[in-house]
Parts: sequence; C-alpha cells; structure tokens
Amino acid sequence: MFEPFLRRLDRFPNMGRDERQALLAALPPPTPSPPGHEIIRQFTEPRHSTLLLEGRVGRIVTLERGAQQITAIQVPGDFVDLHAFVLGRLDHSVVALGPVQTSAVAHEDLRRITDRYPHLTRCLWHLTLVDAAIHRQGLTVLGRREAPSRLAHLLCELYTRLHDVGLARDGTFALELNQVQVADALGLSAVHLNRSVQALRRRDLIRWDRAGTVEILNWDELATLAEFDPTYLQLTYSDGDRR
Amino acid sequence: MFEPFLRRLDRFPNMGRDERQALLAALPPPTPSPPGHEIIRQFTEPRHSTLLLEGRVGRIVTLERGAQQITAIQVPGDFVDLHAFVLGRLDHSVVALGPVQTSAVAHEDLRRITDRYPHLTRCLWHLTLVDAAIHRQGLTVLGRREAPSRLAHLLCELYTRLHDVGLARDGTFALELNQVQVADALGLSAVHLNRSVQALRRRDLIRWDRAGTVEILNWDELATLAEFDPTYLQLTYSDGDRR
DNA sequence: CGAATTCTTGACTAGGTTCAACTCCGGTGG
DNA sequence: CCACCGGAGTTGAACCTAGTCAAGAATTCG
Repeated sequence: MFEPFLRRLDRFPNMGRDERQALLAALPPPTPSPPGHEIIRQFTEPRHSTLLLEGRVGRIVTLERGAQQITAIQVPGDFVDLHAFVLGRLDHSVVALGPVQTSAVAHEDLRRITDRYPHLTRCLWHLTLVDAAIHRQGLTVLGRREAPSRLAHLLCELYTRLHDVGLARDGTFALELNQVQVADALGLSAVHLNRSVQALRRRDLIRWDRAGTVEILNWDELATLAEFDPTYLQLTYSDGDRR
Repeated sequence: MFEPFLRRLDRFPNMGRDERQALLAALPPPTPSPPGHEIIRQFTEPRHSTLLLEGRVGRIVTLERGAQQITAIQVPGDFVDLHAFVLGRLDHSVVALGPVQTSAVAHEDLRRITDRYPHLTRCLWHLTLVDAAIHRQGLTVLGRREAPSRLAHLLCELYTRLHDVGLARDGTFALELNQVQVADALGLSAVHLNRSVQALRRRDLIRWDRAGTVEILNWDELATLAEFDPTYLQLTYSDGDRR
C-alpha cells in the first residue's frame, strides 16, 4: 500500500539509505477514512502531516452561498498537507473524496528528520513545490481555457500523475471522482461539466463509464486540446543538488 | 532598498544572528531591469534565485494565440523564483511588469547555507509555501468569483502584502500595474476588467488614478465583496494595524 | 505637436449558470 | 422478487456574465 510513495521517493537521485529509512520509520500503519471525511479542518493547526495511500482527497475551500472550490486533487503517494508542517495553520480543509487510506506522520518526527538530513529536507521541499507548480498550472487553466479544454487538461494531468505512481496504464485509469467533484475542481457548474464530458465523448477522445473508469482514446488530440505539457509535474527529478 | 526583505525575514521567530547574516552576505548589490525584461525564460534552469527589491514582477505563462496568464504578482521583498533552487527547471517565465531592481543569489550559495542551517531552510521553505497558498487562493478566486469580486480580492491582497513590507498605508498604495496586466492576472479581458474597475469606483469602494495610485475607500465593504480573509498570507497582524 | 500607450465606450456574440424535470442504476426492505 | 428510494448523471430553456471587435478619448512621451 506504500508502493506509490516509495516509487516517488526513489526517483530522487542520491537518496541515502539512512535518510530514506528514517523517513519510512516515521510512517504509522494505514488508517481508513470514509467518503466525505474531513481529514483536516480549515484554520486548525495540525500536528501531523498526512500521506495518502489509497483513494483521492481534495483540498477544499468553502465559500458563502455553499459553493466550493477544490484547489487540489491528491492521488496515492502524495503528502496531502506537508505544507502544514512548515506553515502551521491551514487555509483550507482536506477531505476524503471517496474511501481512502492514509498514514499520518507526526510533525515532531519530521522536525527531527529534517534537522538531521538537509538533502532529505530539500526532497520534501521539492514535493511541496510540485504541488505549487500544479496550482500555477491550474491558474492558467481556470483563467484562460474554456470548459472542454479544462476537462481535457485535468484528465491528462491525472493520467500522468497516476501513471507515475503505477496506478494507470494503457490510457486507462480509475478516476474515483464524480462529476460534481470534477466540476468543483474546474470552477464549472455540474451541468456544464457534464456537457463538456459529452463533448469529449462525441469527439471520441475519451470513454468515461458510470463506474468511474476513464479511458483516453486519443492522447495526442486530447493533449492538444488541453495544451498539456507535463514539464510542470517535474517527473524528471532533480533535487536542488545540482552543482 | 533591502528594507522589505529584512522586514519579512525578521518576522520569523528564533531567527539566529549567524544564519541571518549568512543569507544577507549572499545578496549581491541591486541590478536594474527595464519594463518587460524577461528575468527568467520559461523552461530554462536558472543558477540564481532573484530577490525583488523594487517594482513588480510577474510569473507569466504564454499560451497559443498569444493569450497569457500571470500566475503570480511579486512585490518587493519576494523571492520571485526561489522554487527554481529546489525544482530546477522553471515552468514559466519571470518578467518585469515595470522598472525593477533585483538581487540574484547564486544557487551554490543557497545550497551551502541550507546545508548548514536547517532552521533557515525551513524559513525559505516557508516563503515558497506562502506563494503556494496565494496560488490556492487564486484558484478559488478564478474558479468561483465573478469579475468585480476578483478585482476586489486582488486589491485587498496587494494592499495587505505591500503594507506588510512597509509599502502601503492609509488604504493607499502604488499599484504599478496597468489594466491589461491586472486583467491577465485575473483571467479577464482588458475590456471587462475596465468595466469592473468602474463598477468599484461607482460604488465608492476605490479610487484608481491614471498614475496607478489606488486608494481603498471602504475596506470593509471591499473585503466583503471579495470574501477576503488574510489568513492564507500567514501574517500576524495586531488589530487595527491593517489600514 | 504628433505618435504611441492606455483607458474607455458601445454593440454584438459566445460560453456558462440556473432551474427544473427526468433518466438511469444500484441498493434496500417488504 | 419486485417496488421503492436515493444518488448520480442527463436534458432543455431562459437568463446573464464575459469575450470580441471596433472605434474614440485621454494621457504621456519624444
């Protein structure tokens, strides 16, 4: 169940045995949470950082009038609130978007480890900065693209990220999100998102069945529509140790 | 000219004399750049990280058809590309939005300093995570707010950030951005942004003269319209210090 | 004083929201 | 076994926000 995280960790060059071991030793056994469970509540100061092992969680900001924005969708292998370790108070809540499994690392352990291993600290820092890069990409998606393109971008990104941790292949993956959740991530109404889904179906770019399995039928065309360029995901890792 | 950065640095509790000194020693003298100058080009791997001393710079993503999105507006005291130190390749370019002064720290120096001072490393990490928090806030602004509210949010945020580094007071600040730039940051057309500016003027919420001086006439109403809550900026203000 | 930016205005169009109803499907209990 | 229920997805129509195009005013700069 820790597979995805290990894969991600081992991508970093020069990852020492001892630092890797120190980090893994701080991970407690998996804890399940039901759909909708609020793993971290907005404005609190968590004492743990949560590693996602299975399922999807979202960082959610709730507005007046009940509208909400999902500012990030996390997949297995992601630290969903590592930034809270450094920042303290969280400006959003973290919610299970379906059934999930997580492992919560105590901040005091992280402090001990990062005091000892500067290189590992930069790796963790790196992970939080990839999140930031995803946010920036999201800003251009929300700011400058229309609905079908936004959806295409999300699907390309999720496929790439899931593939990276071994949870997608042959253009197919389990989305594990419903249309309302996707709409909330893309800043669209559920109705309009649905119409965008159908637009992509009609153009034979994707399949998306009721069970939530998505298949990308024509990657090139979908990526073109999305103007998707995976550079920002930093899948070829360097870690600040360039000399 | 280093004032804003010093102010920000000294906000961190437990900042040691030696670590503070080590960081300041790595800052070269100011370099001027003209408006529009591309400080970092997209997809390159910079060997320096740039501290902004005067003016405004933007992180800009250019799309096909010439549209562009400004994913971040940086003010004096901000490290505009500290993330590049950890990430390596940049997924956007960094452009002077007006005349600016900067100081570029060599990555090798940063590496030396962060190897030595774990606490300082967390402070720098912190700075990059506040950027990320601003991005998340931007996502909800672009995703779920309409134009006048977006503009109101940007003005509240910029005022708060500039005030934090001593560059705004009495509700007044130098925006140093033109309407096209603001529109590119908010995901709006220049025409529609202009209409939003006029809407806020008509409601007596702001003044915004041709020289680029903005005055917030009614903070409470503007902040309400924007649903602005400064928590995400990670500043701790004593009450009444905000205006 | 003329040229170039920046801002402003009007008219029209396109994309997206809202509301309400309806379908599809899986689960549950009589 | 089937009727019912609820959640998720789908459809249509009216409305509205924002984009586009194009032209004109205001300001700055050479």
